[in-house]
Amino acid sequence: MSSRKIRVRFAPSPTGPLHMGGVRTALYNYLFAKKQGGDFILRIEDTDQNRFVKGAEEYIIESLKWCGIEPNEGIGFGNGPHAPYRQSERKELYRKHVEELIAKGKAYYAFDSAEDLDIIRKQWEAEKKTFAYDSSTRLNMKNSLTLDALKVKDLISSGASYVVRLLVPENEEIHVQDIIRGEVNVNSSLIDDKVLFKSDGMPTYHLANVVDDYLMQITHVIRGEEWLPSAPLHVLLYRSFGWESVMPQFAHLPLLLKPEGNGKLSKRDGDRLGFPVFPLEWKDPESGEVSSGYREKGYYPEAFINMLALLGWHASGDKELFTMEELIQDFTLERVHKAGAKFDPEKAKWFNEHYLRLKSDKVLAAHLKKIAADEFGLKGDDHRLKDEFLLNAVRLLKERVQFEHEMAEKGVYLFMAPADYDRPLIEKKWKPTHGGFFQALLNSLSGMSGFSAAEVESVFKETAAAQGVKPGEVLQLLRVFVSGQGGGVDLFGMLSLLGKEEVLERLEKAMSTAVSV
RNA sequence: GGCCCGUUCGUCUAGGGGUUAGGACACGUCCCUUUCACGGAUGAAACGCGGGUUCGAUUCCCGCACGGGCUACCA
Repeated sequence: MSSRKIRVRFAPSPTGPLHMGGVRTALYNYLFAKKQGGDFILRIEDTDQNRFVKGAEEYIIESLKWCGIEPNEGIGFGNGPHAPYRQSERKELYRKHVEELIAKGKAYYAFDSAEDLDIIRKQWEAEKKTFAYDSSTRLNMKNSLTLDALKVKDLISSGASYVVRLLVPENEEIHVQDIIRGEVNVNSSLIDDKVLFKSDGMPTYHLANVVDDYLMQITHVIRGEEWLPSAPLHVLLYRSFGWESVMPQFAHLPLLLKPEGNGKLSKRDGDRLGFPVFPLEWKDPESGEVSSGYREKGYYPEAFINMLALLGWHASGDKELFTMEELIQDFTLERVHKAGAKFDPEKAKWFNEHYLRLKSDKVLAAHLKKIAADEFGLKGDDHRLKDEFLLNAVRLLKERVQFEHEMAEKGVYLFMAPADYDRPLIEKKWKPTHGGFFQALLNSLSGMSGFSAAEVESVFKETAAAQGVKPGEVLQLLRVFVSGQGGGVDLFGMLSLLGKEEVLERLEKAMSTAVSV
């Protein structure tokens, strides 16, 4: 075997927005391929026309782009040698292959209608048995095994609706070698005669998946654990086609679980859990319902990716912060954990905080400028939209936010005078004797020529000393008078940024409205 | 129900026959800071249960329990 070039695929079906579990599967495929210098392809598995959702395909492509997980072949990323990459456009291929299987006696036509099967299932259920279309029942059904050849030909040419089923051999041990889980053994008698080809002329996932992986020379199938139960069936299919020697290796990833409660994370979880499950915001074309996305919530793609990478995988050391390049370097399937992972929204925030700190003040200032314009309505040549002001504001705020938009929430008072004050705090701290101090402070501040943080601080202290007031007594009052709040950015840095005029104005206003001297 | 997979602090995980069972997030305390945050230090916090195997099991094996997945002409 194998001097074959590594080729992996991410094969979502466009039934809605891709959720974070899907993104992680794409990521692991991508990391694995890049590490080995292989190819990563995007294939759209749209064989179920009933579940097609408009915009889903575009959503998948945009999500991968935002995350920096770029396929080198496939829909949306330039076609490669195996186009088309949309299964609905490969119909004839599957028909051809399924006919080959029938000719080899590995598959057969079945004419039982969905309604017939439904009735049988219900009957069995009533007897507390589970019906399976398999070696024990197939000879009682309406198919090319029980009908004579002429009749079959007749039915087909008369346009009767039919499906094609795999003729699963009886009592054969099937071994699936999984990179993450080791060997999984299943007896073929437990597998039913799965439908390979539907009556609407489309293949099922099982057929399309195997045919395409073979045709596209996929070497490794890396997918979610929900596929593990059907992996033996896929092995059987490779065997039936005679492709076992080039069968891809399997790696079934642990599932992403809901943070609280049980079950795998699903698209339906939407925002119910208080955090996004989708990379990008999604508006359902039918209901108009909007689900939030990591991007719109202010997460950086690098934080999102880093967080996702560590959900089910861990490097050999204690390192937790990885760039995409570093992930590619360190990633191995062998180090993927076996158990499902609940993810912690708090840790996701921490990752974002980390990446925010890494941004330059300049980049952050540009975003803050936009926020100031959009949210505070500043415009034109307002000095607060100037680089110098913005850069200083960023320096004051950077260490205390996890998201860029928090700079607006935590820094309002840098841009706007307080509309009101933390009254309870003032009542607690204020003593009538402080009136003299603040009058004196007003005086000495207005006499200043420079207004640096250090200068303001020493003037503040000198004034306090001269008035016989302990700085600590009036410090927080000063803060509330200027910002309205009892906590926040570095006080003297804030005063310096605001500038003399603004500070005096705010102080005077506070003295006349917030306290009775 | 049947089949398959899994189980280390609250969460993500490292580890693996003999360890003080390690790290990160979150949480507590302290230091720094005349605020808050950052930073630093520190603390509490885990091998599901029962049998084996073994001088010794959290680690290997078997049961059980629990959790999850699959069980469609869905992927």
